[in-house]
Amino acid sequence: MSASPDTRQRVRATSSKERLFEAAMKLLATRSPEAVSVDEIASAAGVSKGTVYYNYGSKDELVSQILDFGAQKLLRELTKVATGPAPYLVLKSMLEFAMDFVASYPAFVQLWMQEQLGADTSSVFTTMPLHSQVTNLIIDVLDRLVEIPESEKLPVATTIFGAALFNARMSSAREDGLERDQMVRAVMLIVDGLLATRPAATN
Amino acid sequence: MSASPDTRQRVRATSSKERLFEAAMKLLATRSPEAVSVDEIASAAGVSKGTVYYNYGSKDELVSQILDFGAQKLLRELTKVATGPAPYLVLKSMLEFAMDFVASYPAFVQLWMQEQLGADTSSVFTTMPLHSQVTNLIIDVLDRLVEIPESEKLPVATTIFGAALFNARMSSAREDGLERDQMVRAVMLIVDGLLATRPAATN
Amino acid sequence: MSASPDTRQRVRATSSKERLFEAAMKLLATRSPEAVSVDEIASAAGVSKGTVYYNYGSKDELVSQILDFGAQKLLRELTKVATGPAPYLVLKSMLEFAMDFVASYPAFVQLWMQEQLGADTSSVFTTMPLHSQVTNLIIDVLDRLVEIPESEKLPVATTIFGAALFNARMSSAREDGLERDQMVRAVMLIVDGLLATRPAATN
Amino acid sequence: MSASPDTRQRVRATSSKERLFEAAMKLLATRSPEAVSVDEIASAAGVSKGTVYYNYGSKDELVSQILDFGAQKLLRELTKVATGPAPYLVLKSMLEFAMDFVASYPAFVQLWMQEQLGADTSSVFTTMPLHSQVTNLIIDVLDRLVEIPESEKLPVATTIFGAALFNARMSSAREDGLERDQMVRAVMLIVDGLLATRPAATN
DNA sequence: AATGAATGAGGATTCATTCAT
DNA sequence: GATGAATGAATCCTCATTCAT
Repeated sequence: MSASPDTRQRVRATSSKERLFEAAMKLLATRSPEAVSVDEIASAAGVSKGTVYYNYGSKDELVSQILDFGAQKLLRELTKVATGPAPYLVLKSMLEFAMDFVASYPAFVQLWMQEQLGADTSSVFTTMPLHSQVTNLIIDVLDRLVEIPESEKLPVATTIFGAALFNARMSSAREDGLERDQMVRAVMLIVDGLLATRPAATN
Repeated sequence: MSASPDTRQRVRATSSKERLFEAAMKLLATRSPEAVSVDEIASAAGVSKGTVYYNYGSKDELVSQILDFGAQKLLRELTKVATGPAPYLVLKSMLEFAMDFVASYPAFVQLWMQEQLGADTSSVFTTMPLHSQVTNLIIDVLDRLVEIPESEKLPVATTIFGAALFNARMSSAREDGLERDQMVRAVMLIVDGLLATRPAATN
Repeated sequence: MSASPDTRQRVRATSSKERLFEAAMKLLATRSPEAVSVDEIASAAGVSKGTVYYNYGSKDELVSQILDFGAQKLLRELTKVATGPAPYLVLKSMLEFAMDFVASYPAFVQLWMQEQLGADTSSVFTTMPLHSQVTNLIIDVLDRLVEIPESEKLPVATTIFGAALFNARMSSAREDGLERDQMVRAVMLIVDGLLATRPAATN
Repeated sequence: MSASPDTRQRVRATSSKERLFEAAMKLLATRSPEAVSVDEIASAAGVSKGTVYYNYGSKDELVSQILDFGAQKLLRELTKVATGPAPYLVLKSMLEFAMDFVASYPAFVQLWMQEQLGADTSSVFTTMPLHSQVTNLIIDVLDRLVEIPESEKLPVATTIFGAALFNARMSSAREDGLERDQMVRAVMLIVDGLLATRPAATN
């Protein structure tokens, strides 16, 4: 009995589509989308240029699938972690996850930041932007830990988010990068600062 | 006594070279260099495309002059501020300056991050990279404030630097951005966290 | 039995690549490469400009393929002719071939002379330069005919080569050009001069 | 008594105009006019680009002045030499002069050949073209030496002219070039060939 | 499912030329 | 007599995209 075509399919290392996704991710890790050509992506994936169009329809579509995939994955996992019981440890876990995520999907931070800056905020926002969703998540956990004046919540959450992404991105780009746990501890100092200067949560 | 020709020179609104610099800065604030065309820069500056090449030789040169200018200015001012007497307030001033700087030179963070990622660290490094110079500055000030284990210094300084740049950049890109002082206070929480968990400096 | 697709391929008038080659050859016959634009070549070949780059990568590459093609063809044929038995007639045939060659590939002389002048002799010479290969060929044949002092061989061979190329090129450029056979006879006078003033070969 | 301004003028090494002429000559020796920029010429002459236009009005004008200057000089001198008494030696002298001329004005051959090829022969010819004037000169001298059928005169004269220019040009471009006298002797073989195969002139 | 050939719009750069000083 | 700044047309080249096979 020979292998069914179905099986053989699954055996073929990875599909063209996946290969392209990986290749694009790697290339977009250090360069802006405009600086990466479809040719380059295709040949890095070992397929022909036409295959990019066959699978993704356009360069922009490939790029935004990477962005969307990352955004969804980041949010999904972060939400999962955020439900844990001990808020301080939850925050730490969230940071750890974020660091690892950035290391695995290096293109993500780039693409996301670029998108943030280009922002035509005008668009009828269908979903809440990633940024808000993540800061909301952080705020929820912080609320379980300390009492913060409403006006400070967003800046603090944004700072935690930003420090995490920035550190992770910068260090993963250089072989002499900082250790993940060192970075996590440094960012957690923000929380330590809060704990030291604000009353504990009362709920 | 009439105005000297020297003075009249300076009066001519601004020179083509400066106009180009400003225009490029503005355009590069939200888009990568590859995504901004020379045509666009030239017409934003109100000069012909050829003038870009007359004054800067190439697009790359224009871009790197913006980067260099920013790096030097940032470092020079930060160094000046860092010499103040009260370390806690010094850090606050440094952050304030950094925030304002990013607001004035929005292209800078973009260009700098991009450059960090492209990193051909191989080059015979002539000057210490901006990143190291700034973190060294921060570490010096921190040392005057608290006692930190050697291994933690760099992660903490990097986090402060990163959080500042990231926040400043993100907020200055959106009209709904956070207030400068809110951001400064949020970042200063890192220092508060240190003060709460480490012994004070003993010098 | 119908024509194979292989055959049908070959039937399609001529491929873009070949059309470009021909067009470039024609245009380069009377103008330097710098004076012929890629646009011009493309439209003379009836293809789009992009096709030049798809097929040749750069203008320089197209030009040097023309040069290389010509050099190889010239040398190959000349070598073939040089093996004939009667040296005087061999020389005549070589000249006839050279004349016809120049008429068919008018761009060749231009490109080759230009290249000779630009000479970066520094390069690690991979093959013996065309010039030397041809003069060596001529010298071999002359040796079978007359006895020439070593020091005179190269000048004489060079003169034959040069006179042939120059005449052929000049005449093929003007409709009032000289007849091929007249030119051949004129150049052969060099050989006649040798025969009249040097002892016959003794081998 | 101080130097008069008039004198000082004459002292100034060479005028801008002459410097430009020399610089252009040198640069055009190995490259086509299209491949040499006005910038390059100006800076090789150590003057500003504007000065080219001040002195010559246009690049084309500068180039054709070089060509014209050379053509006139070559013809004038050659004519002078051609009037000598002994025809064989006259031809030799003409060749010697031509060789030296090409060595001194290396751009000339290039420019002239280019012009020959681009030839819109249609133009209402004001003066007889250089080529004809020179070959006529050669023919006159040859006539004093041997009897040549009318139809062979032009090919032979052209060959002498061509061989001379070509050899001179090629050798002056390379430091390993042939010696002038070797080249002259080689070209003179054409005359030897004539002498050996044609009756002497009878006039 | 995939590709190779071809395209044309756009982008960086060069360059002859003009002109005010 | 000479220059530096500026220009815009032309040039080389890149690249996302299309399409027949």
